[in-house]
Amino acid sequence: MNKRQISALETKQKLVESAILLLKEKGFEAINVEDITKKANVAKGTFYSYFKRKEDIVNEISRSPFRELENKLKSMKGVNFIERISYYFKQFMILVENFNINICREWLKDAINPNSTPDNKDGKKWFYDIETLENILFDAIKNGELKKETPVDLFSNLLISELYGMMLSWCMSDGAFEPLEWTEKFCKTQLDKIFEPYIIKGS
Amino acid sequence: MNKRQISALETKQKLVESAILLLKEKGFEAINVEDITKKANVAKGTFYSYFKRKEDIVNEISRSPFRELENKLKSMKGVNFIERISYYFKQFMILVENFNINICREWLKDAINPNSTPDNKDGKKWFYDIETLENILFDAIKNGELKKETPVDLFSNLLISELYGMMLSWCMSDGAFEPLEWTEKFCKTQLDKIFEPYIIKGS
Amino acid sequence: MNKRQISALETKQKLVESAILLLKEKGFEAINVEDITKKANVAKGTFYSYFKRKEDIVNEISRSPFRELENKLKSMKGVNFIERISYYFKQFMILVENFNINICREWLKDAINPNSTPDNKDGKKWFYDIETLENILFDAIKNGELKKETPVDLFSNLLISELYGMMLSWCMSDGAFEPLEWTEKFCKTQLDKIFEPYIIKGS
Amino acid sequence: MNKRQISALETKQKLVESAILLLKEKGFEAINVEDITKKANVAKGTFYSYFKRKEDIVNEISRSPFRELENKLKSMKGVNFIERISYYFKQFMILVENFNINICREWLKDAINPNSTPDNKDGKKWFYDIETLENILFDAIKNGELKKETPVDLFSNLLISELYGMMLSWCMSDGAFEPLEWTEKFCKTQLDKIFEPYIIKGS
DNA sequence: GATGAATGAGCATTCATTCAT
DNA sequence: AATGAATGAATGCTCATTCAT
Repeated sequence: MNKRQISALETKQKLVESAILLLKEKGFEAINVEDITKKANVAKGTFYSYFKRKEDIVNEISRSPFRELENKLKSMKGVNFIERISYYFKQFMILVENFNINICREWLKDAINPNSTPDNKDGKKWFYDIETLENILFDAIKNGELKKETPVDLFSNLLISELYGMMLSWCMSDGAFEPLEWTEKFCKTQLDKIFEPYIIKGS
Repeated sequence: MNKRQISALETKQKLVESAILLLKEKGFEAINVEDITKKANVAKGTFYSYFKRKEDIVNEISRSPFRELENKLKSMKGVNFIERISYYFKQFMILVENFNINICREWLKDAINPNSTPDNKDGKKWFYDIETLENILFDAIKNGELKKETPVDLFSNLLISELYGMMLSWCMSDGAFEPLEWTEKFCKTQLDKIFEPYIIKGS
Repeated sequence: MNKRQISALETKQKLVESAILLLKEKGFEAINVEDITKKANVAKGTFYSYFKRKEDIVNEISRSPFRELENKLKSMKGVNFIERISYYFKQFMILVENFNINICREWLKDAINPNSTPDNKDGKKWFYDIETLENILFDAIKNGELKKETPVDLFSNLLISELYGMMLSWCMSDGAFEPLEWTEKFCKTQLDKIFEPYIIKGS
Repeated sequence: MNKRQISALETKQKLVESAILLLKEKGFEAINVEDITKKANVAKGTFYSYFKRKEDIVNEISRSPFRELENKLKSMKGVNFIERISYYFKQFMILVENFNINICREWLKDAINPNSTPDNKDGKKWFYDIETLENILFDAIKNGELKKETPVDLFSNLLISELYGMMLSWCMSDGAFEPLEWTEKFCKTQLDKIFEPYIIKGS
């Protein structure tokens, strides 16, 4: 990477960081592109060198930390699937808590909205969240932990609904509890019960 | 009520009905005040004789049908609280399904948002939903069905989270399942388990 | 018409007049909606109470004086068609000269552009110009001045091309000659020759 | 020419060719500098090594093929001027048709516009077109084909108006006829009549 | 000569809300 | 109560052009 590419990366980083700060403070609707660029000390147009649309920066912000998590999960292929899901859920909630409630609200709004325009398909964070879970379950089937007839699709949706439901409660209560705690409790007490009929014993 | 008052009520009703139709079809963001007044065959300004802000009409729409439900529940004071809750949940979901998914999305967005403007305190539909549940539980304590130490607040929140979580799943799946069915199942299989430790046997 | 309607009409008139002044001075591309509203002493949004799009005001400006001309022509149904066309051409060019060269440039640009979007069909001034000529020719056929087999369509297009060609020359020369003069000469010396084969003698 | 100069020429050529393709497809307004450079596989900035402004490339495109035609005409000094003009008109229209209607529209728009920016004096394609015709007529006077008092200026303008009028009709009809055909007909039937009073018989 | 990151002016349009009638 | 004309803030996005490397 030459100097210019580094400097470009830095500019993008500045934009992302400014956007995170503003997003945490005010939420997506309440800020405009100029707010972001001003905070990043670049010109308005520069924003559009890095993001095609205003909303794209939220995707960037929302996705990249979770991509790391996805990678980490991939490296855990040998691990028992209940543990992997528990790990995912906990890490997910740690990220949620770190990101702060306003960004969480954006994710929820995005999830609530009807499926976006065709050229914006990769907007939905939760599509990727479901994918991550599906992968864990498929691995579990391959590894002989779960029966082949396990309804992967159904379970992925169910668990994601659980996650997002928890986020919804969090936002509704305006951050009154620790979602991480609830999540840990849920994982410990519910996860195995949910999968029970499909678990291959003695594996 | 004199003629003028009746005619005013009719105008308001026309506005509400027009708004429901449009809301079902397009959602709140996609319609404007003029759309509503045009459909209701009144002038734009007339809207502001009945609603202080555009969003107030959504509150009106969201609240009035549930008020009936609240009244009905009040008349069921003698009934077993599990049945009352079940009844509430089912009727709630019937209303949700009738209102259609777009209005449901508005309720969720409203629930997600941080407490609205100071002069709009009565906006949040779900505040009232919680209240309704709290009342049922308090009655149950009075009636000797539930122990005095029952954490009413916690349970109300929990159950409302369940309801709203179901609505969220419904919207995320873009209406792929019947929330009413799920609700009935939930009531039948879960409700008594949840309250079990606080139920006074033999009551 | 009540007071409010009159005042509304006045506002529209102010907008039109301001637009004409600016158009004459700078041309359409060089002015923006705010220029127009400022000159008319109204708010920017007021423009959109009267015109759906910025370009619509040009249509209004371009069409209304020609509508008068069309009406006048309708009242000349008994008159010999060569005279009617001559009259039309001359009046047309008088309007062109009065309007000034910059507005003329807009008409030409509009004519050059490929057929506009479907919801903008009535934009093209020259569609109406052709129609006017067609009507004159159809009348001439009805009146027995022209043979039934006269290719109305072809002639209308031809004559309009002549008119617009003249306007083009005028703009290219930056107003170096009097289009009205040329037009009169053209009408006197060419018109009858063009129609000669289709004229019913002795009519 | 050294390697560098050759490579530079090639780059320019790539830019011109890309621009022609895009212009044909979409027209000047609908494309931007980046479209051109991307198609030419060079960086955006490179464009400005060869053209001072975006519009300059249209001049380049418009002028160079006609320069060849001018040269060819110069080599025809001995030929009868009616034939030379006919030849010019036909070749002109062949180029017009080849270039396609969108580029033709640009020429017209350019011709319509008032004299461009001061530092863009050489922009107007039609200035050169008139010059070409003037040269033919001056040659004809020198050759004793036309009288000395022939109003060269007037005729040049007249004929160019004819050419551009034809182009205008073509664009207005959205390419509904063959301008070349019309031109040939015009040359055959009209040219000699137009010059008749100034032709020196027996030449 | 080539690059491509950065610039920042420029603008149409929407729409909730007000208020004089 | 009803009207509807007027308001004006608010904003995403494009793109020709520059210039440091």
